[in-house]
Amino acid sequence: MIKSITGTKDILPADIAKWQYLEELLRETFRLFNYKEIRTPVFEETALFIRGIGEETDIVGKEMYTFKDRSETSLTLKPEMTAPVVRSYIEHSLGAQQPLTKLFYISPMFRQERPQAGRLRQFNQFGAEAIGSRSPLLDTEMIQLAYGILKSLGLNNLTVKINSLGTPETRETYKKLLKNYLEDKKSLLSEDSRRRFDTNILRIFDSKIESDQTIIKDAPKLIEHLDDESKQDFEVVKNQLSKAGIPFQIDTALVRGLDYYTKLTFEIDSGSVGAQTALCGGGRYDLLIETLGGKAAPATGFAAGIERILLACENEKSLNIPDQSIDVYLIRVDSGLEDKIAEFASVLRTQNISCDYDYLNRSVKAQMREANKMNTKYVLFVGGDEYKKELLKLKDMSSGVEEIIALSEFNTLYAKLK
RNA sequence: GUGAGCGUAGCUCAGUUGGUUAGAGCACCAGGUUGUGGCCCUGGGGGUCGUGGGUUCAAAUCCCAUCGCUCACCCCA
Repeated sequence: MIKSITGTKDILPADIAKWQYLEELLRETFRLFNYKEIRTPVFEETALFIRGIGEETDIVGKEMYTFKDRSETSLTLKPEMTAPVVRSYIEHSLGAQQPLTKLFYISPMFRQERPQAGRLRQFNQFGAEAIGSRSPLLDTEMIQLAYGILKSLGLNNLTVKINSLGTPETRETYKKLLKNYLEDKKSLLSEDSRRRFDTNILRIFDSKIESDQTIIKDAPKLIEHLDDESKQDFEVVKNQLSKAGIPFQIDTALVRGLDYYTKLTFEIDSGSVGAQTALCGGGRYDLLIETLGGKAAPATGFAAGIERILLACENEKSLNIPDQSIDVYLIRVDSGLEDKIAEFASVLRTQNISCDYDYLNRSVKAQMREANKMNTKYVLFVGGDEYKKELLKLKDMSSGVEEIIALSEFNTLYAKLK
């Protein structure tokens, strides 16, 4: 038997209702905040991600689905959406048409990792990007958007974490400071952290190894060495979040594994998904547009994992979405009326009444069981003595009440069945 | 890439120290005096016990290999 690829999942009809519910909620929320949807191809030139995300990141280093097409171009299935959105923004000069561009997306992403709870190789993210303003109000807006959506889904076990990485300049001077501090302790660090010492020193804060943590505990904190602008912006975000009633904590270790972040970074964690707690992450990336060859523009954004969110909803039992059912099921009381039933069904459908009937020549009892199983509101009996007298019988499935309808008054059904 | 656990019916699982035609519940199908559902009752279909090899008179059960799934590490959504 051919099975789906490791780390990929079918979304079956039984589960589709909550996906559609979530997608509707997203479109409505983004409309309220005036974000326009963008859709980009699933694959891009590999160079886009290497330059955008950063060569030293785990994503680029070991997680990308990269392959060559027949013309030997190296392509990569998108592992995240910010780089493609920025590529599109630059390619189509979206910034020339308006000074601020607010975009959202819902799209599959691909990363070749070992699957576990809340982690797949093909997974879906939604997210937003606002390009063209350095206002910290937009950073706050990202958190409000994401947090609001999660709360709307009934999620409770949430933690909002924020941090500021400062401007590139302050980050560079801080890195020197940190390097000085760690220089003589370097030999005490773990192998990973020693490697990071040279490649991406900030990530040492991410280390979960205890000995690393004790060393890093007393290191100078980036947040205490911010430039004035970053400091002020961070204050604005904190104030706005408080005013919006969004609880948050400052996490100075929140560095994030993508190179493009500057100033504010944030993450929303859930305690309801297993070891992979991050439902959502984002932050400001004031350098990326220029890095990818566009005219320098400040920007901020976030991405959220749909499977993780739905998993959290599942575990918190926060969503209660009824299955879709049809308005009416047509029941063939005696054989020979198949064509007539099909005709009735098409008439009802043109009237926007959803209906179905039995195609398997089953007994009336079996048809009734079927109707009951699909939780239909009404059944319409076609056949028997009534039909000979040009009458139909309509039954309300929840009350069990039946009524007779004259064939000549078939159109009175339309209002009744809706 | 590393580690641990698990693969028996569509699903959730039983299966005793290896021993007859491998079971249950749910789901599915058909009936319960031929025109109606939910509850209940009766019956039925469905399994090369993940796959391949080995040990044995005999393997779902023991051994080896292999594939897959799950969870965790790493990192991230």
